[in-house]
Amino acid sequence: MDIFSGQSRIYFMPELPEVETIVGGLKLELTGKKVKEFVFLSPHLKKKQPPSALSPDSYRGKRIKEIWRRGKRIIISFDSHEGLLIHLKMTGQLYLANPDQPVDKHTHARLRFSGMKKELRFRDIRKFGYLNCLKIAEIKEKVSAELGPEPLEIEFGDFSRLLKQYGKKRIKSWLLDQKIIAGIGNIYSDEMLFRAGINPERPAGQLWEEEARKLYRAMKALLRQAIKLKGSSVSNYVDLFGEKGEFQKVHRVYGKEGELCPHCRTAIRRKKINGRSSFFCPVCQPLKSGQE
DNA sequence: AGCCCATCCTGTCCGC
DNA sequence: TGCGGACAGGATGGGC
Repeated sequence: MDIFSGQSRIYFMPELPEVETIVGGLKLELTGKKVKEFVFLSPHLKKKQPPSALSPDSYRGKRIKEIWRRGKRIIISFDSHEGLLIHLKMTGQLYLANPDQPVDKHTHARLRFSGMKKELRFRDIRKFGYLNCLKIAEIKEKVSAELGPEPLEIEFGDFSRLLKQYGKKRIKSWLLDQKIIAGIGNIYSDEMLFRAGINPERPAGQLWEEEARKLYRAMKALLRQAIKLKGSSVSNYVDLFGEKGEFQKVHRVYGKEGELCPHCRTAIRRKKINGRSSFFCPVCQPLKSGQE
């Protein structure tokens, strides 16, 4: 498939459901595989390694033990102390390719495995992403220090407590803050606020109990639905980036400035909130909650 | 505490 | 047709 055909101005911007789908594919394909060769193809990834990083050479002969996701990050552990910590940011991609398929200037790493025809590649047009070679213990530490709870695991009591704790933040930036809750990006935050009928500029701590519950439910339902749609729409994980297939089914406001709200037919508005564009319906998501 | 702005980077789009 | 500038955004870090 051609994921770069430019039908949409929005590239990939993987958030929790996309990363979950990618990880699902990686698990199926790569668990137990032994590294034959691991090389950086451009200086970019090397520059992004922290001082404690391991050399890519030290992965040779090591077997992949586990692959999982935490927030938007992908973690790969090996049968020794090595690990890989990957963040795709906006335009990063992981995909399998035949080694004879040419690499372009945006492909920054390749990973070959014994007895496996295809190789894993890391590609990233805007170079915001990273693939760090670190001890798995260090990755686990880093990730738990930097990320809040998983939105699909958090219970309402904790969700509610966090709303109060960071209550002065506007709810949109509250949702985007990975230290508060991990894995939600600009698209899904707008979509869940729309579903919950909450204006993105409302202070987090000022949501009424009923609104907090609505948001909590919308968050879980939307993320689960997105994961399910992605999981069912792809047979091969190479397909899983971008805006193809079922993804649009969960897209109601994001990127739809000027289009009509599916509930009330008012024009969807776009506004910068904390430097991020936010899309919302001014009628279904009023700035005043209607209870004051 | 939380907002604002700049930074990183490249491709795309708009106006002249 | 071509060029320059604005824009997009996840995360971080400095200033207020």
